[in-house]
Amino acid sequence: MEEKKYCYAYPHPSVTTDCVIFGFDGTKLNVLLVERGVEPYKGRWAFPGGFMKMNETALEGAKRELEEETGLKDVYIKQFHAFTGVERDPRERVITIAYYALVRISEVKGGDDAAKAEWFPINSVPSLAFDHDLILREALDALRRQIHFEPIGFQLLPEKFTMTQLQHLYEAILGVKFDRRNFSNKMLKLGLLTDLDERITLVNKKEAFLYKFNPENYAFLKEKGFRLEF
Amino acid sequence: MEEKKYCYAYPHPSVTTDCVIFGFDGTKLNVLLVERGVEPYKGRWAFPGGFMKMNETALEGAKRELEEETGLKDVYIKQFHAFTGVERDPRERVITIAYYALVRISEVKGGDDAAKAEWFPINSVPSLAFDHDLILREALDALRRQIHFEPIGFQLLPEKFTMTQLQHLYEAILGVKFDRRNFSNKMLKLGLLTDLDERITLVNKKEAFLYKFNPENYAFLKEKGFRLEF
DNA sequence: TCAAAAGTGTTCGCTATACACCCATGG
DNA sequence: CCATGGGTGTATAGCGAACACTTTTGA
Repeated sequence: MEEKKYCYAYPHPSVTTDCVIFGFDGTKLNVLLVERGVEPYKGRWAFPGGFMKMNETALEGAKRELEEETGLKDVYIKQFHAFTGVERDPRERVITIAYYALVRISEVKGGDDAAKAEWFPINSVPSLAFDHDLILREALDALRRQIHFEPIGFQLLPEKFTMTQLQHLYEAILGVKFDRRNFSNKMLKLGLLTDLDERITLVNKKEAFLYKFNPENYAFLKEKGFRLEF
Repeated sequence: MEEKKYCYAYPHPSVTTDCVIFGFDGTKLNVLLVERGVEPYKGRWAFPGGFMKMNETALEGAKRELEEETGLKDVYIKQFHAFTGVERDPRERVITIAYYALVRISEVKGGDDAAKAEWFPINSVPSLAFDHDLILREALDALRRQIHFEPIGFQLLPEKFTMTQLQHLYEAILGVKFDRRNFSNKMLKLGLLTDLDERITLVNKKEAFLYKFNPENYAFLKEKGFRLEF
C-alpha cells in the first residue's frame, strides 16, 4: 500500500495535461497517439499526457509532455479546453487541461517513453481511451476556429513550401476544397508570404515556386487588426 | 487546527471555478464583481467563484456560483480558459477554470451571499484580487472572438429590443462604431431577426421598431455554416 | 432655436468567385 | 497519346462602406 502523505481538509481532484499533437503529411491532417501500457484502457490509444506538477503551470506541463514525446521544443501550443467530467477516469476524480500543438512530422523524433507512438489521420482514429474521442473533436473545432484569427497553418509545413502544399493543408484542416487560382491570389494578396524566387522540382519533374511564411508582415498585419477569410 | 482527512500519494491542487458575468446597461458592457470579505485580498473586488465539488463538473460548479450570485438559471455560459499560475493564490496551489456568462442586468436579483456585489463598466474596473485582471482581459478576448461565430449578443438584451440597442451592444463589445444604416441593413439581411411590427416609444418620444432574435433561423443558418462579419 | 436621435436608399469600388487553356512529364 | 499537375488572367455579381435629409422632442 502506497503511503498517502499529502492531506487536505477537503477532497482535491487530480489535474493532468493532455496534448493533441497535429501533424500534416502533405495530404492529410494527423494526430500523434500513444498506446496505453497499463490499466485502465490498457492497449487503447490515447493522447500523450500526464500529471501537472505542483511547481509548474499547466502550459509548462504540456510542453514537457510534448518534448518527452517528440523531442521538440518551441512549437506552437495552445490550451483549448479543460475536461472535468466526474467519471472520466475510473480510478479517481481527474480533470485534464487539454492543449493542441502543431508540429512538423519530419522533425519528430521517437519519444523517450517506451510507449508505442503512432500518427493517425484524423479520419482514421480508432476509439480512444477515457474521453479522448471528445477531446479530439474539441481540439479540431478549436483549431478550425483559431485558424481564422492566426495563420497557424505554417507551423505544420516545412520552412519552404509550395502554394499547393499550403492549399492542401488548409483543405485538410477545414475540410473544404478551394480553386487553385483563387487560393493563390488571396494568399499572395494577404502579404503573409515571401516569394523565395526559387523552384523545387517535384516528383513528376514539374517545377513549383517556393514560399515561406513572413512573420514580420504577420506582426504588422496583426497590429492593425485583420482576419483570415476562408 | 482543522482536520485534514483527504490524503493522496501525490500533492493535488485545489480547483475552483470563476465566473465573469457580463451585462449590458444600454450603453456600456458591465461585469458583476463581489467584494472579498476575507483574506487574502480582503476588501478587493473579484469575480464570483468557488471550489468545484467532487460530484459536479466545472460547468455545474460555475452555474451554481452564477445562480447563487444572480438568481439566474439557464443563461449563456461558456468556459474560456483555465488559469494555472503557480503563485496565483498565496495560500496553496489553486487552479481556476474560468467561465463567462451573459445575463440581462434587469433580471439579476441580489445574491444569496452577504457579500457586496456591484456592476462595473468594463472600462472602469478597479484593480482586482488574485489574477482576476488577467482573467477579465482573457474573458473579453474570448467574448469578442466568439461573437464572430455565434450571435451571443442577444443574450444580453431584453427579449424585445430596438436596432439601435443592438447596435450599441455590438459597439460596446467590439469597441468600434458602425454606420446606422449599414448595421441595420446587414443585420436584417442576415435573417436572425424577427420584425415584431411593433413600436416602442422611447424616452424622447421617438418611435422605434422592435425586433426579437429568431432562434429557428439561427439554427438553420448554423446548420449550413455561416459567419457573422463585423 | 438648437441638439439629439430615428427613419429611410443609393452609389461606388472592391473582392469573392467562377472559369479555360497551355505546357511538361510519366506512364 | 493520355492523364496529371502546375502556371497564368478575366469577367461578373454581390457585398461593404460611405453618405444626407427630414422629423420630432426636450432642453
